[in-house]
Amino acid sequence: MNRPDKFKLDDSATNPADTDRAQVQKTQITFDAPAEREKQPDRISIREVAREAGVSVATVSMVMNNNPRISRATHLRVRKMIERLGYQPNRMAQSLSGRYTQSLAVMLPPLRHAFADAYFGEILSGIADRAGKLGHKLLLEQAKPQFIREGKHLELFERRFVDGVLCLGFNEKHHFLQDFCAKEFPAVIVDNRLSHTPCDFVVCDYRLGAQQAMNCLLQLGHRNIGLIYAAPESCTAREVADVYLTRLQEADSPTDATRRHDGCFTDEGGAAAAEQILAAHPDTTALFCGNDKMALGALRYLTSAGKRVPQDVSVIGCDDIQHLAYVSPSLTTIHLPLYELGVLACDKLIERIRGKSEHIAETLPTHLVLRESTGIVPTRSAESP
Amino acid sequence: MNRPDKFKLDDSATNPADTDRAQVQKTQITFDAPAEREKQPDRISIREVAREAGVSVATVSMVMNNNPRISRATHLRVRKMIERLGYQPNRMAQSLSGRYTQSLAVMLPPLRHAFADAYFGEILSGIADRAGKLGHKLLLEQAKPQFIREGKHLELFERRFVDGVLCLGFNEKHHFLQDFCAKEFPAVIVDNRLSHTPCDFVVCDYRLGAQQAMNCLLQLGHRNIGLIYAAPESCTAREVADVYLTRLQEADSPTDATRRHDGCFTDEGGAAAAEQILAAHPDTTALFCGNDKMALGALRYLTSAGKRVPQDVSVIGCDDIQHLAYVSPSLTTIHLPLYELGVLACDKLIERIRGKSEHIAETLPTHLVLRESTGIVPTRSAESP
DNA sequence: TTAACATAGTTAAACAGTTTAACAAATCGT
DNA sequence: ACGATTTGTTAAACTGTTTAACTATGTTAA
Repeated sequence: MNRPDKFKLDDSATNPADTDRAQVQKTQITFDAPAEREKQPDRISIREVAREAGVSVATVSMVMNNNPRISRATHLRVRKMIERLGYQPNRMAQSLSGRYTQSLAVMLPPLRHAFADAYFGEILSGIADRAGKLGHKLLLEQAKPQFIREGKHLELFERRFVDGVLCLGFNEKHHFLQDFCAKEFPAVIVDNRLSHTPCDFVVCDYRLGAQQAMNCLLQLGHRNIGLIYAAPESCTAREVADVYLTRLQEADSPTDATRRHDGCFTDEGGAAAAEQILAAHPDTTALFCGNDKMALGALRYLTSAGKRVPQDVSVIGCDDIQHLAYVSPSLTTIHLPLYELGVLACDKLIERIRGKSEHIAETLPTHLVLRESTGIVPTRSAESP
Repeated sequence: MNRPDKFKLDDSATNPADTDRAQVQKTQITFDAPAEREKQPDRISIREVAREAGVSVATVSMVMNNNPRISRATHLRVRKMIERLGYQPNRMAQSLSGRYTQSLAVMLPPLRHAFADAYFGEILSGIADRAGKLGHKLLLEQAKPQFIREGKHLELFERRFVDGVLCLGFNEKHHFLQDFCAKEFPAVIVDNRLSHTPCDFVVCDYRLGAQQAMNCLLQLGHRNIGLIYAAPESCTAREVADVYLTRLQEADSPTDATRRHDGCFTDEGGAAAAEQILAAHPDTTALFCGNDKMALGALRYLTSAGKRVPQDVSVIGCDDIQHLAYVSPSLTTIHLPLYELGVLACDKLIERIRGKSEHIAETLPTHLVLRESTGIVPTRSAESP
């Protein structure tokens, strides 16, 4: 059948006027272009194979699935025919019949450049590799406000698009995450954790990462350390801030609130935050940044403000984005195992889908990558030019 | 049914030993954990709706699809029941029964950081927005060698995973593109064109872009212009090189082969290429780079080599990657309408899927974005310090 | 010898929709 | 008042695969 705008109808169905117009169109088309069902003779189904091999469709199905109920002889005979006809099972039919769709959704936040982000990209690489290896397809979704408002994130399960979803770049503020939890749909939050909901998650050890960063700076003699954070509502950001404050207190160092600033995870935000912190506290000798992009921004601001890195101010980032190893000065940073996190998230999600019921809560360790943007604290004499 | 490693079997079926071991496992599991089919009472189907509304399933289906054969009264009554029961059609059943899956695949090249690339990200944004609006889901695939070797790109169609595929970042060298063409599977090559195969494509007007870049440089007085290109086998790269050479010849300017160099689309490649060109031709006053990443690399090399940009050497890029507006000096570049290209590719692909048969060959115009990395050619006196 | 048991395969009923031929009822023209 | 047309609805036949239940055939064990 020729039904050219059927799915368009579905989309605009909320608007009655639209619907009516479309209905008229459809009627006309039905009259103008009479049904011309083109049989695709090339697409062969399990029935063809069964007929040609002289067995029942059930037997062919069992051969496809290596069911031991089928004798070696029959198995081979049917396999040969499958080969010859080039038969490949229709995945839609398999999914309809079976319990699983063998696909997962990846949800990204509604940022303008979510698909071009090195952080997401690295996690996604891990997910894609693993999912591919385990025979799962990947659906890409962006959690735009309208998408959530219309409940499309739940539709993903309710209409059986996917078996599970991986959520990247979300935090407590994103209430839709709880919907998955409430309906017991398999979902894993990647690189964050929700404090009041028992959602499944895999996360980098941000507490450890912050310790490593602070260790590094304190050992180099820094005491006046600024913090450029982002998404303060998220658990991981709170942990970083917590470690930052604790370590400063232990070192009898200043912890004024004006020494920390939100950098919104962006380059420009990082630059602006650095400016604010340096303006309020010219004695700052080191900046600890919540991600590499903000660190890059800070670096840019410092350079443009005539401060030398690391001679005047040290900068340490977090993420270990590939190409920041090559900027000048190259960035000291906390390496997050993002690829591995993606792999792990995928593994755990699939386990959960297959029926494992334990709560997923995995943490992966970070490590320090020492490069050029950090150095020993400037001596007091050199401090006032 | 509990069939935990069924799909694992599928994967490893090529290895007989593996298969045997798995068969044993499967048998054991079947015995150990007897079938425990949990009925999901919440999931309601079209049949429930029909029963509750006192009509046939056909009527409900027709209501869902706004078929005008159904009277206003029945339509409303059934809609109400659909609403009340929260019925949502199972997409797998729809796809099996209908002609379309309402999903598209996006194929990316097998680069390590394909998912984190600003160029792909921008196109992908356009695709995702458009596909979402038209009710299509997006499958993400990476064209790894093994993937192609196993024919998984054709499986995408043959097993009815998707209705069409969008190919990003490929060129003539990627022979699998022709497979789509040969089998008449709907596929659109995005931002490139194949010279000897009538594959569908949408592309930026690289010839125009190159004209704009060369105009800019020539008007600023530059005559000794280097070219950093990439993927010389691709049509678009050849067009750029062609325009570059033609314009230089018209201006009686040097066109030595050593004034152009492959930068592999990467930051580091761009830096290395710049170094090569400057070494061979210290008189070079401008570099035209095939993309922004290579331009950034060139910028970095020039700065590190003590050349000032744009006072000593001008640099012009191509792509107009967002955050390069903020580097210092900010990058003059050719803006490619990548988002719009994604939208267009999606539109055209869906038209093709719905039966339109004209060859797809669309070109979108580019424009110059003048920023700080280009300037007037240095005077001869200043040329030799 | 017969009941009990594997083995290897078949049948038919799911899965959840869409499509269409057929039919009944209402409207219309003569 | 009767046949023709229009309108609304339905039953049945698809889509392609899986699987529970069943059958036929040969082996053993009592």
